[in-house]
Amino acid sequence: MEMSDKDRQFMAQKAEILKVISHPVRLCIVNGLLQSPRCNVIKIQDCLNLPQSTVSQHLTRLKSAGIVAGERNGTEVRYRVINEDVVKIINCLLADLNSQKLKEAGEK
Amino acid sequence: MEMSDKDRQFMAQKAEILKVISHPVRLCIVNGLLQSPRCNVIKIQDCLNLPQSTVSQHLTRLKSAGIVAGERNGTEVRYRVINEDVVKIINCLLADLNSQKLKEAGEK
DNA sequence: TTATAATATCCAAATATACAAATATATTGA
DNA sequence: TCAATATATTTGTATATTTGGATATTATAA
Repeated sequence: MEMSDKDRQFMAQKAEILKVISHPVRLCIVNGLLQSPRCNVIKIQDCLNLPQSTVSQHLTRLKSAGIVAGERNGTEVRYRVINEDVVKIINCLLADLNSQKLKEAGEK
Repeated sequence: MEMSDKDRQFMAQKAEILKVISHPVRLCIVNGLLQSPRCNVIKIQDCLNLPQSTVSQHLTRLKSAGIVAGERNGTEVRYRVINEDVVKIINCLLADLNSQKLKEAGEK
């Protein structure tokens, strides 16, 4: 049984979302934004220790895929995750990591 | 707050899994294997309508990432999904598509 | 042993991606 | 208006990925 064009297109869209979050830096950005929403770019840079242009380019990629959205506040732009599929994926993929981090933070 | 090397490594591993399933053909293969387990390569080829070498190479990629495993049965090899993260991701990403397909099948 | 079927591997060409330095833009405050 | 800050875009280079034809391998059956 062949796949329909519609199904193929649906799969291609979902694959595109996966592709965009499948880069280590972008995965970190998205997870970071879910843990502490409305970060600005500088905070993200500090966290990842990467050149500004590199971070900005990854954010642009995430933005144009409809995964994050930015909101200007004066000179800074704060980002947040706006894609529900991505929220779900991060939750099941990184649940262990994040709950462990929470526990560690509580112990201090 | 900087990330630890261990966290970075963890993220890189998860990102790698995402990258491998983020190709439309590979996403179709994995979803197909979850819907009808133990397909052989020919069935997958027919379903996707692609040259044999292309399908085989995608399967190799999935295999070496630990996402699927193949079992020989005579001349044919049957594949199945062996990665739990991937099962979870497909379930939340493609739940709509698959449940709709089930409904359609029931109506015929 | 030979023919056939199913699958895997090799290869080259086309295409896409990642990176960071340099530069541009936008916003605010002096 | 000018300087400073935060962010975005451009650009060149290096690297990785995808593709499918050709070829190799593996297993079975005659």
